[in-house]
Amino acid sequence: MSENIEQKCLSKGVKLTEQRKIIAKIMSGSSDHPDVDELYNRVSKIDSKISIATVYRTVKLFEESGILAKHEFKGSKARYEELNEGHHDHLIDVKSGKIIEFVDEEIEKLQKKVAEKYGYNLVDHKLELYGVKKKT
Amino acid sequence: MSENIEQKCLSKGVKLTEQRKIIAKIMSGSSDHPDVDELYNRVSKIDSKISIATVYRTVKLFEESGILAKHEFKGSKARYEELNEGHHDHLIDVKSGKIIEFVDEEIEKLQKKVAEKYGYNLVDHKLELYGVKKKT
DNA sequence: GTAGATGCAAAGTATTTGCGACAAG
DNA sequence: CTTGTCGCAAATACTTTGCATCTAC
Repeated sequence: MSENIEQKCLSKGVKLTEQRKIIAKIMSGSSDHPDVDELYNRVSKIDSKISIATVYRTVKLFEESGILAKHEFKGSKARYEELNEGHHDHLIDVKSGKIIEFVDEEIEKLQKKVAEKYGYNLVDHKLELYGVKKKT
Repeated sequence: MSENIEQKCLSKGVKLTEQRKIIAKIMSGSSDHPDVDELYNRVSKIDSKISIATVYRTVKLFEESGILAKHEFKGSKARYEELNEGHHDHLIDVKSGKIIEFVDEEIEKLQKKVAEKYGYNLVDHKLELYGVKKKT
């Protein structure tokens, strides 16, 4: 079982404020990669005094601490998700915006190989597939 | 030999103004994926009266016409490149911002396979590798 | 107690748009 | 001619920041 966000904050020395706890809880309970506005909406329902500036500051802090991942999918605002051990990539339904997470070890290996081929060590990568649902 | 941007405009019914010709020429001569500001700088040297609004309007129009590709690499502004037949992906040097274009048929095939696996037809995809140069 | 966090509103970026003048087809 | 484009400046969208106050540790 992996650490939750609050535990990660503690182990990384990130001060745990009331606002951060709320944001952490919302993100842990969201599997739909919300953008900042949406996150702010959800957070406001729990504490309406929280400001959007705090939400921006917090997602940035969490991202820099390796707690959240930021995604900038084609033509939309930045969206966030909780980061856990298992790395995965995204398949985006272009009609509905729905996101499917997937892992493909073979692609991962090939990416590394490509980087090596050009004399680079792969430090990060981004793979997004955009698709339309097949009629069955 | 593939069509140049001006020819593409004609065949797509895009009106060829003086400004668009200049922007087309600059993009054709740029292999470094400039952002709008940089493109505006280069364009201004040829015609200093051209406005940045026109540059924005033109890259958007060209993108929608399939003449240019827009890239939003991690944490930087949108950058553009001329679109030609050969599809390719990008390896970004995180230190210098330099971009290396590459093609890997095997990865392409696997991407399609992944989409199929989830019941989707792949309509687009984005693969970006971020690397640091290896010391030799 | 103190360093760091928050809320607010103001400032920054990047990009888009309304409008009257102008140019391409 | 007429429709679409241009330049300009104002508007928008998203994100960051200065500052006084407050809070976690």
